Amino acid sequence: MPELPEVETVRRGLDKLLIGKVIASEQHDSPKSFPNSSPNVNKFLIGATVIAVRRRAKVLIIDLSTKYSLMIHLKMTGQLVFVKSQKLTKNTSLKERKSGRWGAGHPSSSLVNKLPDKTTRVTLCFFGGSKLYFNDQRKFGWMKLLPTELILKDPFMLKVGPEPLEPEITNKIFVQRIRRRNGTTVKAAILDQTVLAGVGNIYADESLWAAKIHPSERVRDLKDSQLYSLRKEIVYVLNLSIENGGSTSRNYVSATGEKGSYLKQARVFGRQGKACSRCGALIEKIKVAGRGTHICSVCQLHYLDS
DNA sequence: CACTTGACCTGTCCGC
DNA sequence: TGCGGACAGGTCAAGT
Repeated sequence: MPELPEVETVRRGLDKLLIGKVIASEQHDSPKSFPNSSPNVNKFLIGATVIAVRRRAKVLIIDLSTKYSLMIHLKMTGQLVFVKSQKLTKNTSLKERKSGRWGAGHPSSSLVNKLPDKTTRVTLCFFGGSKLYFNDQRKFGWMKLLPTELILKDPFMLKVGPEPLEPEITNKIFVQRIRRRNGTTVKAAILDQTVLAGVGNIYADESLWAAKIHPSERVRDLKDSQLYSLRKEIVYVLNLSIENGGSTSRNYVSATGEKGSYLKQARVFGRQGKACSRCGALIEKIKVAGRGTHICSVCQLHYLDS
C-alpha cells in the first residue's frame, strides 16, 4: 500500500507523537512480523527512549536512545497507529466513562478506539499508557530491531535509489538513472526502487498521465524532454499527495488513524470508466509491468499504436 | 545479464 | 445467497 507520501505522512505523525516516549513493553503475534525481536528486545528495546523518526524510501526508521533502531516496512497493508493513554482522569466525561472508551481524543467510531484488532501484529507500550500498534492484514510487512549504524547497510538500503524530492535529483540525474532500464517499460522503470525511491503504483499512473506518456512505452523510445516532464510530474504528484495526507484506497491510515484524501483528486488511478479531465475520453484499466494500470489512451498515445 | 513472473498472505468484490 | 476466481498500494526469488 503505502508509497512515499503515505510513509512520509506516518513519519510526520509519529515524529510529533513518539519523541521522548519510553518503551515499557512489546508484544507480537508471530516471528514473521518482528523477525529478530529476541534476544535484543529486553536489552535494547525495553526502557529505550525514542529520539528520532526518519524515512528512507518507503521504510520508516525509529531511532532509540540505545543506539538501536526499529526499521519498519508497511508493504501493502501495514499501518502504524498511535493511541494515547486511556487512563481515567477527572476530565473524563460521563459519556466516555459509560462507553468504556476515553482519553483517545478521537470519536468513538474512530479506528483508534477499536485497537488492537485481529490484524495487530506488534504492540509497543510506552510508560504513561500510550501504545503504538503495527497492524498488517496481509502480513507482508515487518519490523526489525537493529543497531542504528547498520540501518544503512541493510541490503535494500544499499541498493535503493535517491529520494525524488531531494533537490539534487536534477533532470540530468533522473534521466541517467532511468535509462539504466532502457529495455523495459517506463512504468516498470519508475516502479523500480533502485532507479528512484518511493514511487509505487498510484503515483506511477498519476505522473505518467500528467506527462502524457503511455506506461507501456519503452524507456529507450522516450526523448529526454519527455523524461524531464515525467520527473517534474512525479515531484508534483508526490508533494501534492503529502499535502493531502496520502492516498487511502483500502487500508492506509496515518499515525492518528486518519485516511488520506489524495484520491479525491486523482486523475486516473481508480477512475476507470470515468471521463479524462483533460480530453473527456474514458479512463481505461489495463495491465502493465504486472500491475493494474490506469490510462487515458487518447492523452497517453502509445507510439506502437500510432 | 536484463527483464518478467510468481510467491508471499488475507480479504473483498464481481460474475455465474 | 453461495462459490470460485481475480485482484489489491511492495518486494524478492526464481524463471526465461
